[in-house]
Amino acid sequence: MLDIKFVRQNVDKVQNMLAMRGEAADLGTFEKNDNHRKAVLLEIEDLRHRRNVVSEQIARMKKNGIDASDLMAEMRDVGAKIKALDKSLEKNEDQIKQILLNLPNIPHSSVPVGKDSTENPIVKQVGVIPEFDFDPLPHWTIGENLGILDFKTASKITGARFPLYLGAGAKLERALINFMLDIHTNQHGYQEVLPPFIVNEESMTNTGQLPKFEEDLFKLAGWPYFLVPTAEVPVTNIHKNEILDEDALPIYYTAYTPCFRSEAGSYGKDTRGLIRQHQFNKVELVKFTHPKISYDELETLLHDAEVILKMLELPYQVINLCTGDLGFSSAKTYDIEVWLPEQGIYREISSCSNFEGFQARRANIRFKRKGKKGTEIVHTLNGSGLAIGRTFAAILENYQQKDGSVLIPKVLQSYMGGMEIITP
RNA sequence: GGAGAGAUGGCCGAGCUGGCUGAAGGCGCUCGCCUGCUAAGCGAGUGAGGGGUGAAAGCUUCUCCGAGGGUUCGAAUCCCUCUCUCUCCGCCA
Repeated sequence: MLDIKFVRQNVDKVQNMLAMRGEAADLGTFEKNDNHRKAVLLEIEDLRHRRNVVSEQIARMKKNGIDASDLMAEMRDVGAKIKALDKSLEKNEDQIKQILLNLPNIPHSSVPVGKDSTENPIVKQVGVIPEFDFDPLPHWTIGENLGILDFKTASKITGARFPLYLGAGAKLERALINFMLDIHTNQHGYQEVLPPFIVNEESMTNTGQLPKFEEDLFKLAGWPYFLVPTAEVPVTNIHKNEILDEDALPIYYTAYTPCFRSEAGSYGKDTRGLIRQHQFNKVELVKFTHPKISYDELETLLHDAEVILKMLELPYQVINLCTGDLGFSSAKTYDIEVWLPEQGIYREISSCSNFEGFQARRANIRFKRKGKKGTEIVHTLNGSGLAIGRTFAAILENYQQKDGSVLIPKVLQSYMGGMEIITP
């Protein structure tokens, strides 16, 4: 959510910035409602003031045995009037809130202007793309041949777009989770948390999934609860409605959770393999920082995610999402894309974003500056570190051998009980 | 599922026979003093959000004691609903 005061004072600016995102937001309704709100508020406050003063007077009169029934009668009317105005104010404020909740974040000045994903500049490319003296296979074929992936059985259990890992595959998935958590906690200073995998509407609203993107979520029948689409949601809400100590910042958390996404509207896309599933595992990085340093923190967040790919020796590139491709809540996002040899393209494996105060304002996460009164909104950031399923796919494809076996990256071997290769 | 207790400021904790209580007291924090250093001690200050006015400091006003509703001239205090936490019983991973 944008700061209402900022929007009020920069209507044109906000409108222009949103246009760069390809959003044709009409702020006319906002202005109209906002002006009306102010007028009503003034009137209500006036009446309330009068009621407060007179009530005190009544108390004094009664104490002295003076009859106050005239004033009491008058205040009865004032009370009714306040109640009526309050109702109208409430409706008014609801409308304003709805408008604000549906406005996306404003892109940071360092975000390139562009219309869509074809205009995202490449920041860097890292690692050596493997050469094969045979035609590399897609990861689902490799996995099925090795007996470590079985989508057919998964669809029997549930339906399309669910994975079933078996044997060394299940173990490799678990190894990746443990490896990533270990690196982030031991080397990058994150605190490990294991949050609920089901969250309420308020938490979803705070991080920006609601109210606009409900169709992307799985909702529990009969409950106002949702399955988490990313650990970002539960972890960011750890500090909802809190005033943090300035000294406590920055706060780093890392969390493993499964992620559940409806993938509405992606029919026909990535129909095979692990790339687009309704359920996948992910290790997430979340930061709460002082506004002054949040862009430095974005760079280190990106670094922390990159380390994982480097250690796994997977080639990747980093792109800077342009204004037209930026997520709803984000002010700036780097995507890390891993090399998939069979398709010969880079695919997103991590998304590292600075939300500035957009989520923190919704979630009411503030901090207090030492020696200063008042509070300020913290900045929140998060990034995948990394998506496990896609990492699994990348390992299978990049480490595949001519005979159909797959080598296990060196850093994972100790997590696999010393296993160096997966053979049929 | 059954029975009970509770939810107050950054934290702990009074108030809950309705009326200068936005809230005692303590801790913490900030500033000052004091003391070889540290600790202790002394003094002062210290909730959040919004509106009006002002260049600003400030002044002024409204709201907020889990959430929502009700009673009343007036509610942290009374009534109703909901949520959450805790204790006991039952059941169960």
